Amino acid sequence: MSVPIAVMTARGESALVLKLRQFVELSSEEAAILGALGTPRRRLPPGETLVEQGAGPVAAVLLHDGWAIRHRTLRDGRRQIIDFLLPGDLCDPSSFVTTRADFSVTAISPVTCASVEAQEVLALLTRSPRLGAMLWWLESQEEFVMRAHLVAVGRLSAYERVAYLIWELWTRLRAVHRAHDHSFEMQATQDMIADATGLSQVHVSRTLNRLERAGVIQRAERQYRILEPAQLMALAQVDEQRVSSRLPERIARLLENRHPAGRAEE
Amino acid sequence: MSVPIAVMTARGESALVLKLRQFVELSSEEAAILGALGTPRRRLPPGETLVEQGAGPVAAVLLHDGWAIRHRTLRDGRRQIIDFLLPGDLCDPSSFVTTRADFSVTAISPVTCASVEAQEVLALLTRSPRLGAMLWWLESQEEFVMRAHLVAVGRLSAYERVAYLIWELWTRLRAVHRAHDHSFEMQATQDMIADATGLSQVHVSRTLNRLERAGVIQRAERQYRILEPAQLMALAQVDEQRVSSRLPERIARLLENRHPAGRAEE
DNA sequence: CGTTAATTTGATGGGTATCAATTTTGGTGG
DNA sequence: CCACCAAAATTGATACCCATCAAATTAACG
Repeated sequence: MSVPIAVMTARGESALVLKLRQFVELSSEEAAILGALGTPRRRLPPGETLVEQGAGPVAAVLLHDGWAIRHRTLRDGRRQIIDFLLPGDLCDPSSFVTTRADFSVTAISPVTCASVEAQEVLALLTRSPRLGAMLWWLESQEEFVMRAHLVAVGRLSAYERVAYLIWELWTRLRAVHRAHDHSFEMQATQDMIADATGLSQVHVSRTLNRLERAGVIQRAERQYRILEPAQLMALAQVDEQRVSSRLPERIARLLENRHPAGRAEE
Repeated sequence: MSVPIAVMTARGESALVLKLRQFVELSSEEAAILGALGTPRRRLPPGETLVEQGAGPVAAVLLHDGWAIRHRTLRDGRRQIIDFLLPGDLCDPSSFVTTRADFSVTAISPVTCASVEAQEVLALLTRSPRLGAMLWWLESQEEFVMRAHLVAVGRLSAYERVAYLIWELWTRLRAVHRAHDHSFEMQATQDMIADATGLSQVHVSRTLNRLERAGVIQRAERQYRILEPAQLMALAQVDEQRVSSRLPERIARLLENRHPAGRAEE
């Protein structure tokens, strides 16, 4: 099985594959299968809706490149951004058990993305438990991020929350080679940062300026540069532990044994 | 295959089975397998830790009866409750891809619970895709709840947030027959409600009193009674849609076809 | 180079936190 | 069953973080 040309972006390897490699070794066959996931690709401009709150049934969204937000809007217009979707993110891999979305997904930069339908996910699951485990890992990463986000919104001060968000985005972008030199291109407006952190746009502006005056970060155009990673991490209240979230060897071995399928009866 | 005696609680059917039945029909064989999940059971008093933040590797926790909280504590003592675990909840079914927990789980009432180890989950997955889908559904429900929680903490006022939490607990308890007559037994102290909603305990007290004076709820001992469900829902900003989250027929049929296992090669 | 979106800055008010008692509740043992 | 004690909830006073309103300034984009 050869690797489809379309898998490669201008930047190199598929972001999904990059993301998964921090978790587990991929055989070239596995990389090929995962690289072929989410074709055909669509290119969409910022502002375009990928998933509409209330619509259904929904497919998972695989983001190859660009940024999107997953958000929910209340009747009176208040909005909460659930999370940012970055290259390599598979949004809601368990969408196949859902009848309608309780959130929207909107591109906030030009994106390359694709829908991953239920049968594609199920085919992967039955084909190889190891690939199935990778989808579960993607989902559990999504949850990990959401939990951290919830802690930030619920218990951190404005200053800490904004620091947290910058740290999170920076960390995730590095994993898919979208950050260089302690800096990355911020695609979110202050309005979006506000809706993600539960603050007002005005206060986000003040807070970013405060972080800059304190010498923690530096901004120019849309480039954010992290001057003091240690300080940022301390503010964000993160303990470095995500990096160590590799597939446990114990489990990897369990998954090797029963390669294509399991036993029928006990 | 006969149904193990231990599956039945004093209250009737296993809470997990009750919870799943709102989503999909269960054959008696499936109910038996799921009922046998999470044995042996342990009984633990309130305050006991089921999962320790930072420890690993971790097994999923199946709560048969009682309440627990999933929470994270910062170095300076601030705490955020991620969610409440109620009877029938399987906390972190994807724990088998994780090396260490980023949260703790603590009983807040006398509980009956069990650990579900990685191989148990994997065995279920390979045995029947349909049972696997149910685990995914449990996980996606967990995410659904967390998203709603995040929206509440990020964008609702204190008054609305507390209303939201009461509504959520009430709704989930009804699903597993732990609520009667528009009322339920609240196991969370105001301190916990505060840590779940991102408020202070003092303000939670004031807010509950305000809800009571407004005639929305009524409290006596630990019983919370919902006097105005419509008003509570409106405050909580929920659109009734979760009930409709049944396994789509389309998917159910896909899952029937490939019963015990899938094909090896395409 | 114009036009709109995004950001910055200032002034003011309000929703919650915090501090500090006091009262009530619930569990426990006599 | 009641007395006792610790935990939980209530109440009041004060302070402050952040929202809101309103303009002005800067950046982005065709």
